[in-house]
Amino acid sequence: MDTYQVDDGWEALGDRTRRAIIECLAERPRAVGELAAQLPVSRPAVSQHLKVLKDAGLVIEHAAGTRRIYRLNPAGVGALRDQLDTFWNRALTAYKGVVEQPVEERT
Amino acid sequence: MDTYQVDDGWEALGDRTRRAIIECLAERPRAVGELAAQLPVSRPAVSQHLKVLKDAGLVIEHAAGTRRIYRLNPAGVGALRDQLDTFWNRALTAYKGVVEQPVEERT
DNA sequence: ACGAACGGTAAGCTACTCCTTACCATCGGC
DNA sequence: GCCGATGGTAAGGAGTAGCTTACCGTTCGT
Repeated sequence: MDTYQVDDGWEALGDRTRRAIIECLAERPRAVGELAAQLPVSRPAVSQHLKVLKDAGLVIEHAAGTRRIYRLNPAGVGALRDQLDTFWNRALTAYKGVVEQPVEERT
Repeated sequence: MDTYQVDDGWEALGDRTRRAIIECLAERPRAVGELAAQLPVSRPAVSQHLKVLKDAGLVIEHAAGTRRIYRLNPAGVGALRDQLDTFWNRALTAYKGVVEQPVEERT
């Protein structure tokens, strides 16, 4: 159940519309049409994005009558979180070694 | 010191080559040529990717002789981590709610 | 001061991503 | 059995992202 390609997860989140979908689903599970109603793209576009997100393991869908309810998949999101956590910790470690000079954060 | 567009961060990580760069930099800071030597793309390509990563606030560079050393920027990576954390927590919460209550409630 | 190392930028091409419209399949209510 | 609602899929096109080669500026060593 972890077997998702984490890479796919990152690529899935690389798209702005898909991130918007993720944010919507973070609030609560929703049907496809409901998502499309709140996004600036057509319903088929949402369908396509949902397919990508599902393949990446970031969302789960289940049928409910004629509708399909999508919601976030904690496992998938958690996998990305863990990987980012690793980068973050290593960055902090490396940062410590160089702290002696006042880094100009931006530009 | 933050004020990075988090969206830019996600889009930056959406590319496979850039993620490879991030992974390299997570190990230790490196120069441009050094990165290019370990990647399947040319040095100019690496330069372009580094520019994107820098604009997104994910890496910091400083000159060292004729070389430019790049390293991860904990602040930028941390910002993404926080946002992903939020999604993750909400996903867990929503998951709980669904398990306890039938989903028919809200559409 | 000259040459070599290092790296950023310009220009151009290929390929892919994302969107739209049109169509079809499925489910539920009457 | 029909009809409306819902949503997945196909086909096609516009825009852009990423790579390469070529070129130029800067810095260090001698």
